[in-house]
Amino acid sequence: MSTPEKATPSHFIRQIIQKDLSEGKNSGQVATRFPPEPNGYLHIGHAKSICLNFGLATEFDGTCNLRFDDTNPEKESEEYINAIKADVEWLGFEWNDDIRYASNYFSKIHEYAVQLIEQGQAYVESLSVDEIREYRGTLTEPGKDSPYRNRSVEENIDLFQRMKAGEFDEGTLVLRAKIDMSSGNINMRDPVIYRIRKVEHHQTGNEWCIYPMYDFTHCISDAIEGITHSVCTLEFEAHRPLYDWVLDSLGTPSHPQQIEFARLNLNYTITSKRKLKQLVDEGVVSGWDDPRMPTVAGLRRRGYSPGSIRNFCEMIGVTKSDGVVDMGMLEFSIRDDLDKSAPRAMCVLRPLKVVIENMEEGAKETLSMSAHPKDESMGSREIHFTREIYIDRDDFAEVPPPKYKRLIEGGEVRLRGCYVIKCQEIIKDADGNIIELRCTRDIDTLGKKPEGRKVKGVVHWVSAETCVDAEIRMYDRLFTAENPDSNKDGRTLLDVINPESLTVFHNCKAESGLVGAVVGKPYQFEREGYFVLDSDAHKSKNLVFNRTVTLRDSWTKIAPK
RNA sequence: UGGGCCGUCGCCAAGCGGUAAGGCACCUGGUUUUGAUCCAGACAUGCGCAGGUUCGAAUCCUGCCGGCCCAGCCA
Repeated sequence: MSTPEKATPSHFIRQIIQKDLSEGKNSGQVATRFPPEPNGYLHIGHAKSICLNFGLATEFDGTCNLRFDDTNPEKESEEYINAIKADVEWLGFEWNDDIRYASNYFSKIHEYAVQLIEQGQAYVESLSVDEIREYRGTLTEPGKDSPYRNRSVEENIDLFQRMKAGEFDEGTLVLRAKIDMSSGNINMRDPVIYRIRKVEHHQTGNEWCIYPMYDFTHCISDAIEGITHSVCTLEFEAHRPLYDWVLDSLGTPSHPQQIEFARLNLNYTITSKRKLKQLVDEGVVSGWDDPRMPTVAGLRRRGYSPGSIRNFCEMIGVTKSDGVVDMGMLEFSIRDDLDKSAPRAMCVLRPLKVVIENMEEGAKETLSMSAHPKDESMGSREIHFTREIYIDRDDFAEVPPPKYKRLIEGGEVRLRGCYVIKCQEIIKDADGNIIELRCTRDIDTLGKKPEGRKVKGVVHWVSAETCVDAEIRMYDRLFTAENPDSNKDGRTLLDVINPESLTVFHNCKAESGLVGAVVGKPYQFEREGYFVLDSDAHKSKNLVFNRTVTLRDSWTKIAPK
C-alpha cells in the first residue's frame, strides 16, 4: 500500500490517528467532521480544514460529517448554508449521510444543561454583562465568585425553565457552568453556556428563545455524532480543558479527542470571514464570489480547479506552528494543474493590425494546430490565416530593448503555428501612433524552419477576419500589503486595497474556436496565461474571460523598464 | 507580570539520540514554433540563543530570547 521511496512524510495528526488505531482505540474507527458556522462563505483556509478532515476520513476508511455550527441565528442564513454545501461538493468531497446541524441537537443539549444544573455544576446568573466581565478578573488577576453562584438547584431549574419559556428579556439572565473563577485559564472562569436570544432561527424557527454557546454545543455535538478526532484550529487550544470538562461532567457515551492545528495564513490576502464580509458589504468587491476573493466561490470563478486547491493543501502541510504561506505556492499549484489540463488557444489582448502584403486579398488558409503541445489526446483545432491579422502591441517594438526577440522593423518573427513574417514598414497616424504593420510572409516556413537563418521569436496572433471579440478581466492581488491584516501605523484594510487588482481589456481578439467556451473550462491563451469564461458572461454580447493566473514569466524579470 | 502554544534555508515543511528529506521561490546550464512546459545542476558545516547530559544532540535537561492565542451573553 505504501510507497517506500516517495512516501509523503506524515503530519502529526496522522501520527496520532495511526497510534490510536494501533492501540485499538475507538474500536478502530475514525470519524471526523467539518463544522462551519453558516455566517459567511468558505475561504481557502476552510479548504485546508476540509481537505484535512475529509482526507483523514478517506485515508483511514472512516467518515466525515458536514455539520453546521448554527448556534448564533442572528448572523447566520440559508444563503450561506447553500453556498457552503456547494463549495464542499465542488472541492470533491462527500459528507457522511445527511447534513447535520448543531440545532438538530438543541433538545438534547438542553437536557444536558438541566443535568449539569442538577449536578450542581451550572447556575443561572443575574449579573449584567458588564458585571460578569468585572467579576471575571483579568489575565493576571483571578476572578471572583458571583453572588448568584450558589443558588439552589431548585431555583436554578426554575429560572432556567422560565428562561426557556421566554419569561425574561435578552441579556437579563444566562446559564453558567460552575467551574473555577480563579483558574489561570480564563475560559474556565464559569463560562456562559446559554443565553437568551429572541430571534428566529433559520432551522428551528421560533421554537427556542435560548441558545447554547459554542463551548457547550460543539463538544456535545461531537459526542452525539461519535466523532473520534475533533480537529480544529489553534485558537481553540485554550478551550480544550472546557471541552473535556463538559463531556466528563456529563458522562457522555463518547468523548472525542480535540486536536488543534495551525490555520492557514496566505500573504497578500486575508482569511477572516468577518473581514471578507466587510469587503462585500462595503462594495470593495462585487460579492463573495468576486474572482479576487480568496473564497472557494471566488477561486472557482477565477478559474482555479478543485484539484489544484486540494494539491495546494497537501503541499503546505499540517503543523502547530503559525506561519504565512506564500501566494506563489497557490499559483504554482494552479499552473501545474492547468499546464497539463488546459487546451491551448490564441487571444490577442492589445491588438495591432498586421497586413501580409504578399498574400492575396480575401485569401484564407485553414491551419490545424494541436490543442496541447505534449498531449495529443487533446486533439487539434482549426485556425485561419488571412491577409489581415492581429498581433499584440507588446510583441512589436520600434526601439527594441536589449535581448528583445519579438518583431522589429526589418526583422522576422514566427507566427505561432504558422509562417515566419518579416516587418517591412510601420504605418502611423497623424499623432505618430503605430496603427499598422506591413509585413511579408516566407511561404516556405509553414511547419519548417526557415533556410539559412534563425528566427528566435514566436508570437501569438489571430485572423482579423475570423476572430471574435472578447472582454478580458485581468486580476491581480487584492491587497498591496503582504499582511493586509496588520494595523500598523493606524492603517486599515481599505488603505491597502490594490487599485489595479482588476484591469479590464475590452477589445481583445480571440481565435474563432473560443466561441464554444463554457463556464469553468480552462484555456491557456498562449504566451499570456490561463483563462476561463466568467460565470456571468451570458450577460454580455461578447465573450468574457477571467485571467486565472499568468504564465511564469522570465522575460519581464530581465526586461528593462 | 496569569494560562496555553510555537520557533529547522527567503516561504512551507520532514526529522522522534547516530551526524540536516522534499516542495515553492531564487540562480546556472540544456531542449523547445509558448521568454511556458520539460530536463540537469546549484541552493542550511547548520536547526531562536546560551549552558549542560552523552562516544554522539535539531532531537534529552536547564535558563534565557522572540512570536501567536485567551479577559464575547461570537465561533
